[in-house]
Amino acid sequence: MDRPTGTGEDYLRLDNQICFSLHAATRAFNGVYRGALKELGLTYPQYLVMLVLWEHGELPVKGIGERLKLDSGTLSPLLKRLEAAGYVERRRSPEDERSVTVRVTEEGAALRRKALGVPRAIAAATGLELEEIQELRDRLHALAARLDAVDAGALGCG
Amino acid sequence: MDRPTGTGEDYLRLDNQICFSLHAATRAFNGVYRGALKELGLTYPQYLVMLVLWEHGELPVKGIGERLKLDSGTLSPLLKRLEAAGYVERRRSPEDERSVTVRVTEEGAALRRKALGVPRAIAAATGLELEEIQELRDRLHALAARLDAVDAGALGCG
DNA sequence: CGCCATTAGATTGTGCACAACTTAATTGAG
DNA sequence: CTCAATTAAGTTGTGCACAATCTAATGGCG
Repeated sequence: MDRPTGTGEDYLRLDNQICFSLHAATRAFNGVYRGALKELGLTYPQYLVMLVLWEHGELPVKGIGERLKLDSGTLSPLLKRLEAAGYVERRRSPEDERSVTVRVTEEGAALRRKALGVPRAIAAATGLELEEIQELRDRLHALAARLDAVDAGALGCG
Repeated sequence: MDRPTGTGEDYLRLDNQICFSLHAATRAFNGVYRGALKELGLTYPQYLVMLVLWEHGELPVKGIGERLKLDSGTLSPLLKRLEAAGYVERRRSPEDERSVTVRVTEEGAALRRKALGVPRAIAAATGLELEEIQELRDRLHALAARLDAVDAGALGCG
């Protein structure tokens, strides 16, 4: 192999690790959630949507998208599946016919009670103390914010 | 709203944050990589596959899957696309006709040289020092390992 | 040798992420 | 008021992740 130069090879190795670790951690989380959410009949992204809806009661599609950073191309079919499952209702807003309001149904509210046990199981699965989880969360949040800014703003230098 | 009990509500909020932060950070990374890899004609998962192939020269599909924790359902079509792009070759192993060996082509090797600049750009985009990146990577690695173990082993207590 | 369990890949089907485009409603400038 | 720009959802197409299933090759055992 070429001798590491400090300009390419070792950076490449390092980057490999951080991005792959993130990728792997996300998929590992997905796997654990998949098991925990199976009996609720939710996928992990559906669970995220239900979390914001449980918190806010009802939101326009756009509002859900802003909170989860997802666009209509992802949300429209996902919400249809949640509606088909009976957990949410969608209806055009009377004030603005362009907007669709998503509301938790009674069945969706009942699901919330069943979901209350999930987070504790997940937290236990991580094997981390609350403080560690919080710290990691804060770092990831800051990292995502930074990356989003760079992505949108086309790379400010340093 | 129900008063937080310490058993459900606040855990739920916390878990929301950690899992969502991870989710959001991964997608933010994907977005930045998407931009950086566009001129190479690679997606981010394709880039990961090329990284392990650049490192090992040639590997069976199974070997790639072990390193990236991906199964044939994901890798088969992805490798076909990489082959169609001319970056890899696939051929049945003569010793074991069940196995398919994936090898980097000359064009794939040339791509590597073009890819050398990518990691530095990504590292810069994170706005983190190398030490911070390493620490975060280690934590995520440990977290993923823990979650994978729990997932496979169906939840040991504690 | 003949047969079955195992193994490696490929295939199929579902769901998510995202880009690009379409449709319909709303807003705003002239 | 009229028409162009904007906005909110939805639709389409590509690619990844993963479960389930299938095919073909291998290996082990009687």
